[in-house]
Amino acid sequence: MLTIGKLAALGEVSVDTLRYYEREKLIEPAERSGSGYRLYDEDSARRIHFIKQAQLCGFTLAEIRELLILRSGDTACCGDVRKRAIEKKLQLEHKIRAMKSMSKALDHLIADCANETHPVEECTILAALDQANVMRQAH
Amino acid sequence: MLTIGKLAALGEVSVDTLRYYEREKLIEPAERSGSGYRLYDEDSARRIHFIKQAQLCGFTLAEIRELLILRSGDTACCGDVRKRAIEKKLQLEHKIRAMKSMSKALDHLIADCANETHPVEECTILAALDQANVMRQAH
DNA sequence: CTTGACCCTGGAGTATACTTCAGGGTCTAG
DNA sequence: CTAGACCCTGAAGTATACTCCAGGGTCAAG
Repeated sequence: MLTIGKLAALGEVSVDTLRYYEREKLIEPAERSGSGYRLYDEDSARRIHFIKQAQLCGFTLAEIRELLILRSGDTACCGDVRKRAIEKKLQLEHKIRAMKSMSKALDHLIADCANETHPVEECTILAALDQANVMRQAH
Repeated sequence: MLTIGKLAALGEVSVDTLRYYEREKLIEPAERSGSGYRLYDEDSARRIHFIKQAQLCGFTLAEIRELLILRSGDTACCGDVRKRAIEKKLQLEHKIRAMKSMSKALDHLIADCANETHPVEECTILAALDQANVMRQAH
């Protein structure tokens, strides 16, 4: 059995994070010691690893909570998980497209502004933000 | 002179947003009516347009506040603005790379999971999140 | 038996960009 | 002159994922 500090070290998260995850119903200690200390087993360590991996895939904690419920339930099938993964991928791609068009808009602004020593009144970047529709080719 | 409602309609933002921007020192009414109503001129409309364009480029309100100060100050030169634009582009590209690797990680998970009707115990997505390091090829 | 590391709880703070609310004045058309 | 649309302020709520704090108990080493 691991105390919260040991588990935190093992999972490379802070003890505050673990207590936060508990409030958020993502993990739970296997039991409590006589003095009220949280005691975890290795399953908790796996759970934390799972959470971190899912975060790296862009899932929010709320979504991860659902995945964890699916994982421990027996009514769900793999298709449910797959559906969530595909949906998340679509979300990610949407965000990536939006950010790419932001990046492209900045490219144009930066390229148009050749002379760095112009006073701000002549700054083409500011002028463009002022007058134009930066996202003309994006949305 | 425009009341806050007119300006909001013109700028396609809510009146609450305008009052929020005022608290955040992004806009200010040109004057107040006798009864305390905010009264704006067309410069305010241009300012709101500027804010929206900059947001579309990925700038935060705090950064936009700085751009607005640069714009109205006379000590800054175009290079200052350009520097911020380039920095923002780098930030965007960093985020895009991170999200692309998330997306790629999800691709692998989704591809590995062919059979949708497997029970969750056999779900390769969950197994992968559990055991593997999803970002092995990313970071 | 004391000291320092560790644990507990409940609550507040952080950043971002707003939205919503309560309670109350103002303006304009009919 | 009244109804309805509009305006005001200050404060609190929303979502996300934590972090930090105060005040206090527990545990192991020396």
